[in-house]
Amino acid sequence: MSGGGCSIVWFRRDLRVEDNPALAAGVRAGAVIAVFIWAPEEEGPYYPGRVSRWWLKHSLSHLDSSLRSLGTSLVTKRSTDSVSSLLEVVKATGATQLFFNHLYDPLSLVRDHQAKEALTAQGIAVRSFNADLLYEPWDVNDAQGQPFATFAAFWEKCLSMPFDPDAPLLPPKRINSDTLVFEDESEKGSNALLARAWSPGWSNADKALTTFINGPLIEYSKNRRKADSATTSFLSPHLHFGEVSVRKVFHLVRIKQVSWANEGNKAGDESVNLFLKSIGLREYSRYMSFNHPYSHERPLLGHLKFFSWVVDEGYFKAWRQGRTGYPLVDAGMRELWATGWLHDRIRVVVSSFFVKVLQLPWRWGMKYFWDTLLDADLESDALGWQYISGTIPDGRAFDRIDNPQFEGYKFDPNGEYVRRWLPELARLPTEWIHHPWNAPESVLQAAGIELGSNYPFPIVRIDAAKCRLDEALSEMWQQEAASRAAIENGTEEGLGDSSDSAPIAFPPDIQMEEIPEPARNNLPTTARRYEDQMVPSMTTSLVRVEEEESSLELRNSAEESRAEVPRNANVNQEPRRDTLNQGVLQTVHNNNAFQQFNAAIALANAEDSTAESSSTSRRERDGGVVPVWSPPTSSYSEQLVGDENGIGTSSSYLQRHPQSHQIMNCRRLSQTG
DNA sequence: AGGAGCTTCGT
DNA sequence: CGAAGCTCC
Repeated sequence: MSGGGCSIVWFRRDLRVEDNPALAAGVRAGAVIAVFIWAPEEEGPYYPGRVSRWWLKHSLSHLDSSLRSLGTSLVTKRSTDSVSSLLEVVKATGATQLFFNHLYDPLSLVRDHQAKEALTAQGIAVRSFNADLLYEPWDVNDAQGQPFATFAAFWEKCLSMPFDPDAPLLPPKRINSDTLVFEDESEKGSNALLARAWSPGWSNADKALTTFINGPLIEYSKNRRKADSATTSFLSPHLHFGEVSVRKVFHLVRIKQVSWANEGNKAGDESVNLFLKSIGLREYSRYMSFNHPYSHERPLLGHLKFFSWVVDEGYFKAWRQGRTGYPLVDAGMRELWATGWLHDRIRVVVSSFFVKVLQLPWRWGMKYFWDTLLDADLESDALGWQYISGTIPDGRAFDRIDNPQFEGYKFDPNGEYVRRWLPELARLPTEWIHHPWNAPESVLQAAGIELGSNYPFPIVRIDAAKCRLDEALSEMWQQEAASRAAIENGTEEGLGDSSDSAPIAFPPDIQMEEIPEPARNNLPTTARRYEDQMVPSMTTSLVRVEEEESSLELRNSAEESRAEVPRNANVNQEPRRDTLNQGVLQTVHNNNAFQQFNAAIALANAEDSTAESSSTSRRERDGGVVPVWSPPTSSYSEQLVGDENGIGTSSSYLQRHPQSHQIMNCRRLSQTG
C-alpha cells in the first residue's frame, strides 16, 4: 500500500479522532498518513505562548497514542512553511489526497488556500471540512443573504437554522497506515502547576465535558457570576485545540436541556441556554474573523481609529504585574500569571479596566492574553477585546467605566478570591477588601498593609479616568466628523484607505516575545522579558513582585501626579446618535467585498458538493472548497519568512504591514468577485 | 396593582 | 444606547 494512493490527513486544531471529518474521509479513502506541522513562525506576532505550547505538546502526544491504538501514528514535522512541508510529505509518500478541517483565523484562511492551490497543482485531490463549528460562516445569513453584524441576531439564526448541526461522527475503528517517521519536535519544560490542574488530550476533554454536563451545568446560570471558578466548564482549551467537537458538546448539552425542560426544571433549562450562548460566542468569533479578517488588529467601527489611546508602558506593566491598586483587577492578573487561566467574568473586569481606566490600546492587552492564556484563541480574544472596547456594533458603551470596587463586591462578595491571589491583603476585612484606599489607617495597620509600600495606591482614580475618557471620546467624535467632512469635500481619498489607522505598535517588551529565540545572544533585558511570558509558580511570581517594588514606587507617584485631568472638561457634548449610526453603516458598507466573497464561497461550495459518494444533503456540506479569499500579491508566509532572518528588525510584522492585507484583499475580491 | 423613574446589564 | 428589572410611591 505504500506509495499508491494513500491520503494525508493534516491535523491542526482538531486534535481528536472522534467527530473528525477529515480523518473520517481519509480512513474511508484507504491508507492514512496523519501529519501535524509545527510552523509557529508563520503565526508572526501570534507565535503561541508558553502555556499554549505546553498544552499542544501534551495534546499531540495524546493524539499520537490514540492513533497508534487505531493502527497508525502521528507524523510531526518542524517547519517554517507549512505548505512546502506538505509538499515534502506528498513527495515522500506518494500520497494522492489531502484532507483537513477548516480554520477561520486570518492567517489560516490564507495559508490553507495556498496549500490547496499548491497541492492541487501537483495533482493532489484536496478536500476540507467543517469540524470546528455548528455552521459554516457562509451558511448563516440574514433574510437578505447578508452576514449578521450583531451577536444576538446571529445566534438566534443559528438556533433556528433549517438544518441541524451535523451529528458527531464516531471515531474510526481502525486506520490503515504507511509508516514514515520524521524527527520529533521537542518542546521545553512543562510546568508542574499546569500539569496538576489540567489534562490536555481528547479523552480528557471528553471527561471534562461529561463532568461538566453532569455537574456544574445545571447551576451554571446561578453561579456564573462568581469569580472562584469551580462552576465553569473548563472546556475552552480543549475546544481551542479541537480535542472535543463543538457539535458533540452541543448535542449532549441539548439532550440534557430537553430532559430538564420536561421535568420543568427552569433553572437547568436557563443554564443550558446561557452555556450554549457561550458556545455561540465562540462560534461568532469565527464568524467575525471570517467576515472581517482584520478584526484582530483593527476596530470594526471606523470612528474608533480616531480614539487616542494612552500609550504608557508603565501602566501596561503595572497591569500585567497585578499592581494597579485595584484588588479585583490585581488578583485576576496574578491568577492569570500563575495559572494561565481566568474566569470569564474576571477577564471582562481586567480587560475593561485596561481599556477604559488605563485607556491602553486594546491590542496590547489582547497580545498579553495571547501570550499567557492557556486557552489563548485569536478569534475569541479579538471578539472579546473588541466587545469590551466598544469597537463592534453591539459592544459595550464606549463611555462606560466599570468600577472594580463594585464589581469586586459583586463577583467576590467575601473577598476570598482577592485574598487567595493577593496575600498582602489577606488580613484586610471584607468591608475594605475591594477598596483598601478608603480603609482607616488603623485597619490597614492591623492588616499589615502600608499603601504605597506593600500594596499600591490606585494607579488611576476612577473619576479621573472617567473624565479623561469623556474627553478622549469627544475629541474622537470631533476628529471623526472632521474626517468625514474632508472625505465629502473630496479632500481625502475614499473610505477605509491607507496609512491613517496603522495600529499602535506593541511596546518593545512585548515585541521581544514575538520572535522568541532564534538563539541570539540574549541581552539581560531579553531574559527578563521572556520571563514575562512564562508562567511561574506562585512563589516566583511573588518574589518577582517584591523585586519590582522600588521601580513601581516611582511609577506610582508619577502616575499620581500625572492623573491631573482637567475636571471641567466639557463632557456634556453627547456623541450624536447619527454619527454613531454612521459608524455602523460604514462598517457594514466596508463588508461588501467580503459579502461578495462569501457569496462566491457559497457558490463554490454548492458546485463542489457534487464531489462525493454518499450524497445525502448532509454530506453536501462537507468537502467544499477551502474558505479563503485570494491572498495579496506577495504571500503572507513569504513575508514572515523574510521576517525571520530579520536583520535587526525590532519592528513587528503588524507595524510594517499595517493591516494592508485586508484592504488588498477587499480590492482583489471586488475585482475577482 | 401598577407605573414613573432609577439602576443594571448586555457579546 | 435600550431592554429588563427594581424601588418606591
